[in-house]
Amino acid sequence: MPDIRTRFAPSPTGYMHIGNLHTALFEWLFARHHGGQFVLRIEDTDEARHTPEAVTVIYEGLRWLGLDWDEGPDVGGPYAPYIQSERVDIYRHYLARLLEQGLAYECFCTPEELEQQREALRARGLPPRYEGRCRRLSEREKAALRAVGRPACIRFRTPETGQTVIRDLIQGEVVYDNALLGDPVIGKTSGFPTYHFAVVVDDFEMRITHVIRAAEHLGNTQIHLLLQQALGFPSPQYAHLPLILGEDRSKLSKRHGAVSVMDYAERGFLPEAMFNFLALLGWSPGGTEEILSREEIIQRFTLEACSASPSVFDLTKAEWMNGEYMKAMSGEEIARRLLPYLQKQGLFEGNPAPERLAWLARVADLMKERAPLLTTFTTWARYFFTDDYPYDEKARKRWLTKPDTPQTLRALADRLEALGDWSAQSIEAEVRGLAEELGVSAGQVIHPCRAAVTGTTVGPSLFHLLELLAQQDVIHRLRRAADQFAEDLPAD
RNA sequence: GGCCCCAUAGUCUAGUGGUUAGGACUCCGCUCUUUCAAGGCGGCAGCACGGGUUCGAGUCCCGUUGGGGCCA
Repeated sequence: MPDIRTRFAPSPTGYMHIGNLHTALFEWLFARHHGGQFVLRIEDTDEARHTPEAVTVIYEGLRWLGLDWDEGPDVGGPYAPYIQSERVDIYRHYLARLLEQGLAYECFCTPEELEQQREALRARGLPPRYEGRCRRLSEREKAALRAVGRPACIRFRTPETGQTVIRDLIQGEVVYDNALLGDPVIGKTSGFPTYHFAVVVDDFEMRITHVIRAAEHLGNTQIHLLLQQALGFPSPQYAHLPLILGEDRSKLSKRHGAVSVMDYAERGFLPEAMFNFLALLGWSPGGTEEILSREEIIQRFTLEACSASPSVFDLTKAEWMNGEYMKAMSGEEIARRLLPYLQKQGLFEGNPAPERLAWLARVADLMKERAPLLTTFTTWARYFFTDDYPYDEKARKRWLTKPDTPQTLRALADRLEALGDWSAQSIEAEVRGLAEELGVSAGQVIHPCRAAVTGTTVGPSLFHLLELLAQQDVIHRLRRAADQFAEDLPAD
């Protein structure tokens, strides 16, 4: 296929939905697989609410996932401008042409009249579509309406008979009856085009070869195909992607909670994991491997392997996959990604020295096996960065409130204080030495120690964990816990 | 309400007329270890239903049901 061109055409609503990003990913993958171009176009004809910030949010989401565009508002391109509100003259030109040819007409019906018409249809049990009252107004009637200052919108004169066949690359052949279609508005009274018109004109003007979009637009394609015929445009190929659903199986939307792309970034997802996860939603590489690199995905991606059925966004599995990427990543790399999260929580200084970064990489290496998200480091592994961490329920119950725990912790603090070589090996020797001295199993020292120093009963190897903490901090934590829980014990 | 789409375990999926229906997440069990929220091993669980077509149907056709989307 020569010169494949796809586009991502979001509305600047001020936030970017994970479902939109999924669509963008597939459009991008198809273009990259074929060595074609991926175009970014901002569709802001609906409202006058296009703000620079809203467009920035879109850039941010695409960049986070690593989807680069070849043409767009910021980078320009041969078919600029790429913001619809700046293309109004182009739409007016085509609108005038349809009007001239009688393929579109002015409609003077007021919103109230339209509502009445719809009501009347509904009352008769018919679908509420525009009946075509203004279809055949004479020049005199039109002049009279204009004279009284009635604003007119422009409607597309759709065929009253026949069928429109969509040959969709994913959904197959879908047939719509033209008789069931009302005449859609294509030009608003404000002079702006509607979504349907702008899309058709832009996809033609920008030489889009493959319109890949979410399945919610499948029904709209009938209008688009008909408009292309009326305008004499060739039709692009269509591929309607299955929708992404929430846990309740309805279209993923704001009310499902965190759905904006940056919410996931904030939650500590790695973009490469999200890329992989999203790619596997509605597309399958065929084999049984699921962890695939970006290059492999690009190379193996085809529309034929896309499913037609919608899929539920499973956050649990996304977290698992993210964990897999964490495990495979170097401590240095994780440390680099981690920094902003830690700094935001006030757990790490700005502009850290190289040795601090190296220390963070060691922490990352120790923790990454059991960290599904980057934010795991600011929650579960908080104790690496501050003395201010909570003792969880299990830690209190199983170890800290045991009668002999304060003594054990103090004894351990004393031994560790005297330790000259602060290494995992020496620490282990001291811990085991104390257990022997007390005549208990090593676990009887290890567990209370972990509970006191980390506040939890779980985590990485205790000795390696302690090694990464400062000697005086560990001693302080041991004594602090000993004091606190000695007081809590009933005196006898 | 009308039109359209979809249907393999709770979830993501493989499967293109003949398979003990495969993999992954989740969950459960066992195991290793100083702990598990980590590792290893194992397990539960699925072709929505009813008719056809066919020697044979998860796979093709029709209907039903269920879910979803669009239209206003």
